[in-house]
Amino acid sequence: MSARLAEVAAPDFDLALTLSCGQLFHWQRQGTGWVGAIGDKACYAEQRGDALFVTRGMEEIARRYFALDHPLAEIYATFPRDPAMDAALAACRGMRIVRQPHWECIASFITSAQKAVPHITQISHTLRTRFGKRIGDGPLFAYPTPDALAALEEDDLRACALGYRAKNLLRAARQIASGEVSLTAITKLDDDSAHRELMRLGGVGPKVANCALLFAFERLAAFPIDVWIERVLRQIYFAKKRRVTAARLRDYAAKYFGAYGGYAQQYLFHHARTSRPQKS
DNA sequence: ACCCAGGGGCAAG
DNA sequence: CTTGCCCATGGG
Repeated sequence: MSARLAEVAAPDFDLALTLSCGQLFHWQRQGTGWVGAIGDKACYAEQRGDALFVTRGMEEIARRYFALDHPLAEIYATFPRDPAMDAALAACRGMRIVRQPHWECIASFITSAQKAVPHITQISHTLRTRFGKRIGDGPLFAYPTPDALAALEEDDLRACALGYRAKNLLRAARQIASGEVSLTAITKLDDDSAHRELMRLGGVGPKVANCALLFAFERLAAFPIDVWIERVLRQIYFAKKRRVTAARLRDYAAKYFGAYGGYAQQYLFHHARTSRPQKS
């Protein structure tokens, strides 16, 4: 096995945490490591201390995908110092915001609406195996392209347990396949314009647009607010206020967490979900 | 601005 | 086994 692996320096990195914190839905444990598709390439990855061992030939691709160039120490230094943030950092040190392929990320989060991680994982797997391109002769499939999905009918997607999300995913795929929305153009827009443009896609509202900005478009200030992070914000930062509007939460988060707000959000999010028994 | 439908997995009964 | 719960988006 080792002969087929190459070493990549990976200080300040926690592979398992990065793969399991709710930003990716298709990596699977295999032996002492993980297997998954990075775009249309298969990758095995295994962490041993400060080193990451990946499928030979995938070193550069993995380094970029796992964002091993993000300056974690510098990012942590921008985090606000308060008990909630300190606890989240202590629990999630080494978690990185990865660089996902644009469409794969957008589509995954369209299908994630009102869903728990296991089901999102199931949907991703079904869509890949039915409509994605098989990678080599192995068990992995790339995420289906906008063109592949655009050619389907809504019932084909409903058959993958998407429910009402089928219509949204189909619409988004067709908007991109037709050129009505250009993901390449979005990469060149400022954060607010990119957010607005993403929201033109079916099934993409403020939260999903922010997930895409953060996990795929390298906008590390993007701060997705879902019910979990909203609970954290309300309970910890707005404990005394009874009624707080969504706009107020959003503006507060943008100011309070700053340029790397997306990192802060993901740490608070994962910590909230894993440290409490359930709910709150 | 508020209200609620909606699909399927899963926890609770 | 059956019922109730979960929740982002979009349309009323």
